[in-house]
Amino acid sequence: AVMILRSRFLDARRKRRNFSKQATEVLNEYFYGHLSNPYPSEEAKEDLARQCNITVSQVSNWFGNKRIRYKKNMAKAQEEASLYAAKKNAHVAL
Amino acid sequence: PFPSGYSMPNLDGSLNDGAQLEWTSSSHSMRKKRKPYTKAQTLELEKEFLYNTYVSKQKRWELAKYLHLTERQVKIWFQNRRMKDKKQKQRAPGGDPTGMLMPPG
DNA sequence: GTCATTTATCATGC
DNA sequence: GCATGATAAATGAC
Repeated sequence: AVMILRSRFLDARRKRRNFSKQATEVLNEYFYGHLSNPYPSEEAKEDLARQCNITVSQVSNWFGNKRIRYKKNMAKAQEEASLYAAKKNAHVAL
Repeated sequence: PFPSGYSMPNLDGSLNDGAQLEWTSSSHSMRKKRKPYTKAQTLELEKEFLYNTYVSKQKRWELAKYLHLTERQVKIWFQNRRMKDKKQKQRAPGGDPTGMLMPPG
């Protein structure tokens, strides 16, 4: 019983909170902006962490999940990719 | 033939902007599927980790035999456990070493 | 050995 | 009911 309670407390950090819409937007822009190599450097992770107001570990978690889930369903992700690709091109067009 | 857990590399070249995206291809052919350990296994490993975060070859062999794991699994478990320990101490510098405090609320 | 990953699983949000 | 963030096995670079 004690162990169960302790494990509950240890996993308390696992209580999840969704990132803000702005944070997800920043992360997605970087991901689809670097789709050929979506592996941000340590410095880039720190920048993203500051912009999104999250930790570097959370940035790493996000990219890890994003990469595996992107290639798990490439077809579905194409829409999202096109969306951010268009957004990127829109900036260039200015 | 291929083992059950084998996943075929995705060689789909039909991407929108012509990029091949090498990183989407699974580099290693056969990867062992991740299998969570039982409560009893984790409990014994944690117990041993309290005494020494580094396990000797002899102790590693004993644990593997007793817990029905390979020596490689025991070795890797301690490696991952040390990384976990480091992260927890980074998160709370000078804080509680047990990492068992209640979250605020 | 460390350490950034991949992958499956877990726990929660909604 | 899945989407999403965090964690637990497992691999590989170095």
